[in-house]
Amino acid sequence: MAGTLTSSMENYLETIKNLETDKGIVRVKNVAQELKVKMSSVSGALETLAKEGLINHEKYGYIELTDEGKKLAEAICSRHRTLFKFFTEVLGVDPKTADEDACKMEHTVSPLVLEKLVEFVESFPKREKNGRR
Amino acid sequence: MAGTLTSSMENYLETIKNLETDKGIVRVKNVAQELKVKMSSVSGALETLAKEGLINHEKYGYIELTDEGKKLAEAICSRHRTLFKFFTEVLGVDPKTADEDACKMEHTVSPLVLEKLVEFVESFPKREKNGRR
DNA sequence: AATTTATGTTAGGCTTGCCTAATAAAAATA
DNA sequence: TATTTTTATTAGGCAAGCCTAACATAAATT
Repeated sequence: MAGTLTSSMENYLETIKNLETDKGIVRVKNVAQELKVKMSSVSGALETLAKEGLINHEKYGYIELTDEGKKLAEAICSRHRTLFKFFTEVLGVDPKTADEDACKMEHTVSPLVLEKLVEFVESFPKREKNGRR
Repeated sequence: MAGTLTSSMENYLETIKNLETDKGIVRVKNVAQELKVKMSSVSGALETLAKEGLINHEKYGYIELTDEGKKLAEAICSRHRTLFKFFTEVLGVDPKTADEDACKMEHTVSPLVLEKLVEFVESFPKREKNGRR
């Protein structure tokens, strides 16, 4: 049911997933704080995500991911983690910058590049971690 | 004079630069074809770029980059090349996909990640190129 | 030179995604 | 319970960036 999501909608979905993991319960206010947008913007986005069948949300109620929403959110988070890992472990970038860059690129990286990146990161000797210079 | 450009404007600037290199002369039609947008969209974009002092463009005339426009365009192209090189030479991705991904990520990659990526690509053994498996 | 064709611009419309302000509902507190 | 505070929604506005359609200019052809 979900057509292709915009970067913005992917961000909302990802944020909802992370909040669900962290706090159990997700409210409009939390999403707004996390994404640094106003609550009214969140309300609008939730409508879109609900229409796409990715979340359940009753007026004034909590926000929950549907099964499809969870799957999609997990895919986005996975892209994020891969990029983050590459930036930190391979390139040696600081976590903050790595997170910021991952946050932006996670929406555009192609499946193929992502796949190759996963392979590459997995096989890369983790110098910092295992003590070899 | 140039505030921060949107991804869209960066794409226009980059395209103008590439056309200038390839064909010498740049016209609205060429930019439109290259970016797969309508000429009217190009006209609008040129107005923005001209206001930012990045191009010179008289009505119905050719399009030329200013010195500042050239510098900015070169920076964007450089980001593109670095990403492309990484995707093809390090990850072994096909040129088409590499170019597409570079096209999207060139607008969001941070200076720090870019710098590290340059170092990394430079030092990476070019197996395909030098004949080592 | 007059006409046709190609190229470019302008006007106006649509979508996305943000905002503020006003309103509504829910939760907390007196 | 009545009132205040917090949270959420709705309405309406704005900018970016695309589009189509109508118009204008330039270039090519007859």
